[in-house]
Amino acid sequence: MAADPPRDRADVIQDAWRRELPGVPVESIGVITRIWWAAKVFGDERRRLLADLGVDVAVLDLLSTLRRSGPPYRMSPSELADACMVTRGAITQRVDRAVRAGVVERTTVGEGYHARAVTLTDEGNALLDRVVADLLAAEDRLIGHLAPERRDQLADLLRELLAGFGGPSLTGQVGD
Amino acid sequence: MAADPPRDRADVIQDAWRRELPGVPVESIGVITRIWWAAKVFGDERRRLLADLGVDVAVLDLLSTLRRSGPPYRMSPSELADACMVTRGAITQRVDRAVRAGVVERTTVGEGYHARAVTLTDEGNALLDRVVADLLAAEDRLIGHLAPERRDQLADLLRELLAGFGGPSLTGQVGD
DNA sequence: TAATCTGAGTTTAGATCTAAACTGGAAGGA
DNA sequence: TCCTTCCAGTTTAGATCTAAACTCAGATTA
Repeated sequence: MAADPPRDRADVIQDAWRRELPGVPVESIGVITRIWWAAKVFGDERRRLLADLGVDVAVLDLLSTLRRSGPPYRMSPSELADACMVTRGAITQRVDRAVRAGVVERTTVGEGYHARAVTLTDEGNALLDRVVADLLAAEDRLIGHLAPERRDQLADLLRELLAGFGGPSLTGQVGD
Repeated sequence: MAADPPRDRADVIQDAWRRELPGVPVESIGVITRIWWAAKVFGDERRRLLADLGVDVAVLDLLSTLRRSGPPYRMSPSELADACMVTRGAITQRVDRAVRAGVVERTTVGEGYHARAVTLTDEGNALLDRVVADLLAAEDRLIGHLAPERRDQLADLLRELLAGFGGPSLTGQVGD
């Protein structure tokens, strides 16, 4: 077995609640609080890096989602909302910004009112080519202190955790 | 060894980027994207539960931080900003709301301009007694599908992950 | 055909955050 | 003493989100 890891702030928070609210189960803090912290670190880091490159995180999320869908890099606003896990209203606003930036176009698929779609422009694709590789490399470095084996263990445990939520709410993501 | 877990959406995203950007390291997605998703699930769940109880998440974060500091449940705005990991400006606004709700008071420690502090009122303490136990119980259920041993493994890996960030930025948290 | 329903997308109001400007007392030096 | 610097806290402007209201075309039903 590995040596006991040094205690961290989450352990302190657990102890504080044990003291303030005796009898209440505090074990979830060890997982949930740490996940929040990690998410905040990743988010701050990504925002900082993209700000240096002059890119808006939310718009990059939109572009990435389109790109990952593969050619012809086109999705409806509703699909984007599901995949990005934000409301349709938020997608409307993101698309507005992205259109102003010239990285997507509002297009149609077939005929009629309900045929609206959003398509990546060549500039959008070029932006992704420029930015995503750097982003992934930076994030790889960010977790580089974890041995590959530990990283895999962590990924597997997180997959198990998420699978248990099972929600159809998890239809897509902010993810890369 | 355990059987291969079923592939999830993060695996799909990894594959999509492997296809769209060959040669770019995509392994970090397995950790980072899943942590974001989990954080979003926890955050949404907490917001929903607290909304039902008529409580503002950000203000509860403030109150919790004060409570965990132990008697006399008093901290300066700067300490709160560090502990809650938001800017001082955000703390000013949170305290404004909390004062309006009657759950904290602006007090002073000793004399002078720089002696400003924020203190939990009896109502604030009572609110925490009412709410936090329910919250922790709900969050315990939320990750209840993970066996205790797996949960400990996850907590340990997350501690290791966070320890590697090492930042003084991690002075406190949103946490419970 | 006409009225109504449905559902996607947009708009709007309001919440909350950050970053940067501002405020005002405290501390230090001439 | 007076001036300057410093620093905590507040204020403000702007960004982005959500929730709910709204819009509009297609589908359904009589």
